[in-house]
Amino acid sequence: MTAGRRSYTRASEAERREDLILATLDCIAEFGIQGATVRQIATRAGVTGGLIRHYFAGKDQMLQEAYRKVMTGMTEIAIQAAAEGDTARARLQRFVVANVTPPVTDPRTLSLWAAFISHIQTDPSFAAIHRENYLAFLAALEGLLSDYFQEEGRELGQTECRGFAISLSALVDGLWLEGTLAADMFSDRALADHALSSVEALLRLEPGVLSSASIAGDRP
Amino acid sequence: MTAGRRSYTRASEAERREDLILATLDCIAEFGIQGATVRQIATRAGVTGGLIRHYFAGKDQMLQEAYRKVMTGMTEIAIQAAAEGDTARARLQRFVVANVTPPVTDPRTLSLWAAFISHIQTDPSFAAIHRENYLAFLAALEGLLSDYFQEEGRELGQTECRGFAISLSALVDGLWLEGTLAADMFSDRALADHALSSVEALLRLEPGVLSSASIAGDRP
DNA sequence: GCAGCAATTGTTCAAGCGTATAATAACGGC
DNA sequence: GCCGTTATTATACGCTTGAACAATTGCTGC
Repeated sequence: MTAGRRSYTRASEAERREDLILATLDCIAEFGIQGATVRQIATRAGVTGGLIRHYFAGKDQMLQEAYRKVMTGMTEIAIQAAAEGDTARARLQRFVVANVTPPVTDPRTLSLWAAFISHIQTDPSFAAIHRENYLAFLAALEGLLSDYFQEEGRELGQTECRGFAISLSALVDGLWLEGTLAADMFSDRALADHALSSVEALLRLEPGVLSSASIAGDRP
Repeated sequence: MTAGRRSYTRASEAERREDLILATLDCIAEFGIQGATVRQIATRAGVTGGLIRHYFAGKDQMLQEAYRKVMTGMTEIAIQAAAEGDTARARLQRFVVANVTPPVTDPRTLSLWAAFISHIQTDPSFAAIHRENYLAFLAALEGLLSDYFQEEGRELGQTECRGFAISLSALVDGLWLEGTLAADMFSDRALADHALSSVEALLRLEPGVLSSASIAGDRP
């Protein structure tokens, strides 16, 4: 006797792909990339394994799209946070803080990031996605820096600006990484303050220019 | 007919464990952590798969020991480079440079590092190894900083010293990461110079104190 | 030189992997 | 309200995995 085939509802292509990618990220975050198997992902998404091959060329392609989603997600949160600032100084400050504050500093996000990083050296597709995102991050930072220095009346060369962006990017990445890995060692606030005063130093600004609570409406 | 059993030589326990760990690292670096299977590792080490279970409780324990080896290796290279400096300033400078220069900035090392990082959130044993190493790195940096500031006649509080160590660690980690991932974007020399001038800024030193070629015998 | 022990091998096993394919349920057009 | 299309399920296949275990080899002490 056959148990019969279970009923299902059709979803739009966009929804289904989104669901599958989200399920992929859930599995990676929970079990590591080893545990992100076609069957686990399908179960999490509430479908059967075969469906994945209907929407993606294979498991690898799905992983790549998942990676892209994680990275653009992080960058966009910071860019959006920056956009809410009124002055160039506030925008730069908010950008830095957003990068070392939840929801960017999130163990789950870190798990996902790390899992994908380990593929970059092996798989050129992942390398391309990384590069793409790193350059976008640098470009965003360069824009913010350029605006800020202009606001302050200092004109900065493009080379100088990029140099600062690289340094700031490295610092922020490092603080994000260790701050998230060792969340018990740093409070959110302490990490943000630390980031801001370090950025001040890197840019050779006077202490307190970014880190004091002087930016209206920014710190409760 | 049976082909017979291949001949072998017995190795000391230390040698065999070392060989197996090195083979593990080879496999991870080459094929990613997915490719580091018991069989691959055994083949690489020139033994058969079953032997692994004779020296390690299982594959996971072997991976943990491999992780420990990679991390202590990196830290020790930097500490050793620092020790060769004559003054506290030279030691600090050498430490920073060593962390963003081969053999520390090595795609293979990065692969290994990333592969293990992605296990930290999943497996507490890996988290412990990470913590252990991060604290050791911070301690080394604090010692160098403390000595340097004393040499300069500036006395620094322990809190301040740790704060600087955290910032420098983040910066160096970030530069190491992106500099290795995007090796085509930065020359070794440019990365080291960038690191040094960033460290000067972070410590609010005068430009050139660390980065100029003034430290005898240090730069060819 | 041989006895005993430990290291190493070869083989097997169940589980789980990604992929392929045929059957079927759901939906849109008419 | 039926019909063609196709999204989805179910099942199967071929392979690889980590682990287990008995058989056998090499070494060491005597």
